[in-house]
Amino acid sequence: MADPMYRQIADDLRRQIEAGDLPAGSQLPTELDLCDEYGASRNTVRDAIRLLITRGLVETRPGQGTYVVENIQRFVTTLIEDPETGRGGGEEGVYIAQVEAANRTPRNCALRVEIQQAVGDLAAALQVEDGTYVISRHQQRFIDSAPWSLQTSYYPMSLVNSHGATRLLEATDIPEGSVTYLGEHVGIKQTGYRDKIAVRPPDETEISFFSISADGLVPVFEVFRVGFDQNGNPFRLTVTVYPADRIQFAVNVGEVPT
Amino acid sequence: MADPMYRQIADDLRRQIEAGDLPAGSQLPTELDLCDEYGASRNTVRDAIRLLITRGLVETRPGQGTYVVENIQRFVTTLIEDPETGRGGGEEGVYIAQVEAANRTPRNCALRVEIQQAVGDLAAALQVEDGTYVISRHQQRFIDSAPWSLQTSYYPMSLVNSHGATRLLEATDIPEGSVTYLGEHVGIKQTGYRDKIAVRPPDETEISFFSISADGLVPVFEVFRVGFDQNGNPFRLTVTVYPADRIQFAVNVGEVPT
DNA sequence: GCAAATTTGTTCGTATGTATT
DNA sequence: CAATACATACGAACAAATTTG
Repeated sequence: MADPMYRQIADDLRRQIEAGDLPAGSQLPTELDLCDEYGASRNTVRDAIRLLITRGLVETRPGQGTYVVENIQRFVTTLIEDPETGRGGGEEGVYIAQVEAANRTPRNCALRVEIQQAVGDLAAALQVEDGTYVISRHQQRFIDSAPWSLQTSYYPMSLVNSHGATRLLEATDIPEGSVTYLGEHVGIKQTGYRDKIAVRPPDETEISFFSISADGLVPVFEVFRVGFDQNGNPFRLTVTVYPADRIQFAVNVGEVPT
Repeated sequence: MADPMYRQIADDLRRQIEAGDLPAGSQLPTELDLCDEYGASRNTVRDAIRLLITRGLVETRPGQGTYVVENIQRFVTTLIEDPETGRGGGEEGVYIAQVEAANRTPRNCALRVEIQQAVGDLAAALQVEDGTYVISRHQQRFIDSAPWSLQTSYYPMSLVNSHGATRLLEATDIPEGSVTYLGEHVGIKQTGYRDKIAVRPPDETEISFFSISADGLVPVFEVFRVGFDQNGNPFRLTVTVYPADRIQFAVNVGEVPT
């Protein structure tokens, strides 16, 4: 007995999918049919199917059946749009330009602005004391009315108190982008930034917003962007979360043809 | 009856974990204890635990019990080491420097060099006809004897036939890095590259090499790097796969303090 | 629109195998 | 070897979602 039976069944089905005997979009035999075919109980067949689900090969639709997943065309987000200016992708202006270029219509939901106390990683990223007040600006983004990303930017309150960046407190879009606003009106110029990209299982909010599997099988990308000003101090942390099954990141360095 | 029972049990346990009642590394009650506690059958309790596993909160050890996972310290790989030179992280020389800087010891396994025909995405990335022969150089990488990444680089055969880059065919390391070798001895200089980063479930080879859950619950990062020469033509495609639970990518743009 | 049939989802009980202590 | 704990597998029943007649 090398492999358990549910794994043998899963392997056999996987082979059929990869060989094209079960093409993308086609329906698998029903669970009861598979029971007959492999001489296994329904629970064992379901274990096999669950394995295929976690590997992203099939999906089940209650009342309908089990289907081979279609290949999702992953949308590409460029983290560095222009190596010359170093302007980052994912920010407001560039974000909209990218999306429209692909004949898609972006939409931003209402901003939610809050003031909270920075603790832990957030305080560390902004290099402020634990408990320092920060402004959080949270936004839901859609493409073609499909949920796309959850983004929250954090700014130290000192930008308002000491530098007069009062527009950060208003719950309205900053059309030119907050980085441009801070640079032109407040004298805080972003001279560099650092992105960190990780993957983790989704939480309840993300499962609900992105309409991904409630079993947490689809991970999410989490992009931390810390912006640094002309003095080398961090002045902004932006955390953006994307569903990992429908996105791809690109980084262009040097001369890259389009 | 809003939620099914196994989900209620999972939610309750998740709450205990997040509240710190079940700290990282601690053991959960055994399945039979949980059956008593919640008045559910063992199968239902196991369904609840499976949900926590897929969300990365707990892990089971046969014969021992179920434990709250320790937070993994994710190792950071920088995709752009130096914005001035634009030299990319993840390549041979830079890779070793990064690893040693963190007091870890890198190790490369024996190279495997093959000649194969490019089809589909591979041919498209290198901009060659389907069926063109390419050189593939495959390597397994370790850190502190722990599996770290699987990397395969593809080069068009024309680099050997027309440009005399014969060392690409030898199954030995190119210590200065193949990009440097091609630049200095063959006259193909890399003037830019494009990385694309995606996440997907692991295949059998990756599950075995990285020793990740056989259920495919831990996704893998897949980084495609296409290098372009001074004429804007692609001359190399490198595909690197990392386990997503122990890595994080960084991209530095502009002036970024260390 | 409704009822029946089909298909997957949830839950129980039970038994046996395998890994660890 | 024995005890403990998780892994696999079977059978059964009912619920919920969807399609079909």
